[in-house]
Amino acid sequence: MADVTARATGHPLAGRASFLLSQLGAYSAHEFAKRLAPLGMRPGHFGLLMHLSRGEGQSQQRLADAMGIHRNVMVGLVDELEDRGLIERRRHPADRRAHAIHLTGTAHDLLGRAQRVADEHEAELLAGIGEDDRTYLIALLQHLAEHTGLPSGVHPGLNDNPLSTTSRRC
Amino acid sequence: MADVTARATGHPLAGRASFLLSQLGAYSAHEFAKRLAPLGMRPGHFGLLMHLSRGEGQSQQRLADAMGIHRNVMVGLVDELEDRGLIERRRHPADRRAHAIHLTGTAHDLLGRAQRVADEHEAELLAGIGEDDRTYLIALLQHLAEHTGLPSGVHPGLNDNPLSTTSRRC
DNA sequence: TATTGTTATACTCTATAACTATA
DNA sequence: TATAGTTATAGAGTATAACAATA
Repeated sequence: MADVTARATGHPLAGRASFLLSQLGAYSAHEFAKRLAPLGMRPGHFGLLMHLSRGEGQSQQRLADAMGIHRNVMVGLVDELEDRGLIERRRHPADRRAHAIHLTGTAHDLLGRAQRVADEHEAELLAGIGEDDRTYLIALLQHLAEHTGLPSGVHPGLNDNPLSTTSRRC
Repeated sequence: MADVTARATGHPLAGRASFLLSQLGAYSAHEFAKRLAPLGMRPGHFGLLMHLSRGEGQSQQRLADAMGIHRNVMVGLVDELEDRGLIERRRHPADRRAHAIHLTGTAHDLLGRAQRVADEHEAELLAGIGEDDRTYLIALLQHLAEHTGLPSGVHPGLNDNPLSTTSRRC
């Protein structure tokens, strides 16, 4: 990566950072969902397990806030992970309305595998540029995210469900 | 933007390019859709008008291929823009099955306004970093997009419809 | 009165199939 | 036989409202 001179690519859209970010972001999300699918997980599951690994015993409402989703959606996420025996709903010690969500041993194993998948995805996405450029790119993106006011670790929308029965035509 | 040293931000996800791209990409797409809404347009409309401005008279199938969407979806897009008097379906000179899509005068005006909206969006998104970093970021993103095999100017998914009746709660 | 978890409902978007008229 | 445009249908995702239990 040294050619920073403005090249006249065909499409006018392809020269805008806003479009490129949106395009690459959609690709990244979709690709990650595909890689996660063999583990029986969707990005939301991964996000929830990651959040839990940084602090178990949180209420569903707190987790929903941390992930930027509605508590109604969190119910489904927790249901699915609980059905698979990856998390447990326990009594909240301080609030009898709330549940305290905890990880099981199985979840720690699966999270490890999922993180390796995420590492592979990251590596494949950045395969085209060198080490220095990767570091600089990440710094730039972090800077943009902070300046735009995007909460750290919160991902809007984009489920891109590759697990469903019908949309398995990719 | 000079601090490229790895900083230990709170979230482990926030240090991955794949996550940051996806997060910023979703934000960019959503924000652009919001800015386009007052003009009565969705990103798909803008994309179609942009493609047409680079070559009128194309068939719907060709336009669909160029935009990376299915021809069934293109029908709806063309319907909506035709109802608003922005494009016309004419007889295709070479193929009586196909339509030749043309822009109207009104479309040129509106496209100008939409492009100004896109410029504002681009500027706001990049407001946090300097001129040199912007150029370098765009070059990096273009390089990633090319290396990943993403077709230039094609945007998957992400409609994020802010025009619909119900989802006007943002 | 406000909040947590839950369920139900409606709506949007997308994918697929099928049909017609042409090629 | 294959393709362009069209229409209809089914599925997934999401937003909203409403409810019971508890704060």
